[in-house]
Amino acid sequence: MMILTYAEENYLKSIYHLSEGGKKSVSTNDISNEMKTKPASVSDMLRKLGEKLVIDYRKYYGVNITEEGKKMALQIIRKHRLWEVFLVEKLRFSWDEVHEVAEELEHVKSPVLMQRLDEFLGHPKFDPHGDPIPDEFGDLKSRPRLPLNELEVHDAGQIVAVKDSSAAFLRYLDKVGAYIGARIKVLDKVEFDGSLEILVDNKKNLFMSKEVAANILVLQ
Amino acid sequence: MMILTYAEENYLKSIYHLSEGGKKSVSTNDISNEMKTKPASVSDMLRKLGEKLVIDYRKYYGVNITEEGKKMALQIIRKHRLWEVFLVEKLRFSWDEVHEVAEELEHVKSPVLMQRLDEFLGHPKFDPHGDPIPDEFGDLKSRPRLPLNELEVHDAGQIVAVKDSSAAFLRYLDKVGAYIGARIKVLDKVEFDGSLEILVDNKKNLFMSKEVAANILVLQ
DNA sequence: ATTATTTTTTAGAATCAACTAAATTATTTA
DNA sequence: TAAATAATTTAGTTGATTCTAAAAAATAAT
Repeated sequence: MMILTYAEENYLKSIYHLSEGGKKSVSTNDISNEMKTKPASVSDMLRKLGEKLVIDYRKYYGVNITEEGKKMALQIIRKHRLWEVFLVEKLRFSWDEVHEVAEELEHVKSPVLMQRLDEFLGHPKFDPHGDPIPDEFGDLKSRPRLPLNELEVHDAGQIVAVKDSSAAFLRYLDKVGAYIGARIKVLDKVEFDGSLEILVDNKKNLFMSKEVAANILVLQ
Repeated sequence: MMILTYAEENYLKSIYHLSEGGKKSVSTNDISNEMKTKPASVSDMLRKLGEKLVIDYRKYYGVNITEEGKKMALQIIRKHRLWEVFLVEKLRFSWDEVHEVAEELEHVKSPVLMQRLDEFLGHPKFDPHGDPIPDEFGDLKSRPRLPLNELEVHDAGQIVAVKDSSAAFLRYLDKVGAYIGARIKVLDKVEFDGSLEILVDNKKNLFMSKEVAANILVLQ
């Protein structure tokens, strides 16, 4: 299996994330935005990743990730998410602090390390943000989940993930007492702006805008 | 505080280790041997480290590490050794597997990470090889050296000196594969005569009398 | 005290990953 | 459909880290 450099791994991961859902090619500009590098730098990297056969690259028409590339991306994501679990569960990081550190740890290359860490953590299936952790073969458990704003009044569920996992948003959730695993119930929905009143863990009332609710994924 | 690159950190660490003990300057060739890079590459790196004020570099006369450099080296060593403790104690690595992985982990830059890891591990003072772990200020506990025969079963240490340095005794040590710097571990102790079974460098089993052991000083 | 040897540095090149500026291709608009 | 705009690529540069080959300085030997 081809070895990727640190930078190549980061690009591949971005391309994988941008590919999720839609089957359309990912554009140079999309990658440039995601990676915060210039389009010219992206073009260069795409050529390299194409040569290493982890993406299918047609000049001017964007890229598609190959099966081999998908496998490798999932292994990097697996490492990232396992480290996040470690940081939150063992080192008492709050879930908005872990991303940057995991971003570095995910590049440490030692298969046995991840095997042992996985074991140490008890083979977790989801990371602290509720995202699934691929197993060693790249397979991942999926939970049917829908945005909180799509729930009706009286509907109940459990927060399992967030769409926008920016530190600012995670801090906001933390502040208001919402977290992955919290049991919630929709008490009221304002027709005018789509804002919600929800009950968290059967004890705390909380108002949130439609925009915030759309970023929270729940398991009903 | 000046930020060092990955490679600069590794060079600084090597220079620190080569400086230990002796007060003499460290030569370009010494560093070249230690780092497995060519002397020409070392010269270039020394210029950079000199500019960053972590070493005192006089062309053709080798280098001395500065106070600032020593501080930084000790923080890298602290990270390396804390990770080694983690790998051995929590992930069940054997002590000969940990070095390479720790070599990568030591470069992850997050002060809070090391603080929390240190706490999680219970503020260990020594790594699995018996080397002291610098605290956050760079201070390290030194262990008094003691005769090998005073160690208990399962105790580990490093041979640092001999009491009797007669040629005959040194020849004997050489023959059995023990030497200054060798890592040893006491596997068994015979009560009757005080003789020992020890493991040398994690690979060679060795029987020795109490008299011989009493002549070997170890650092625990 | 010269000469020979060893050590160290300089000069120039390669690779990786970023950049800017300019050129090229694709897409949109009039 | 031709011109304008947007997206993308190419060419050339920079900085970091390595290398080889050659020059220079320090040290050892005759």
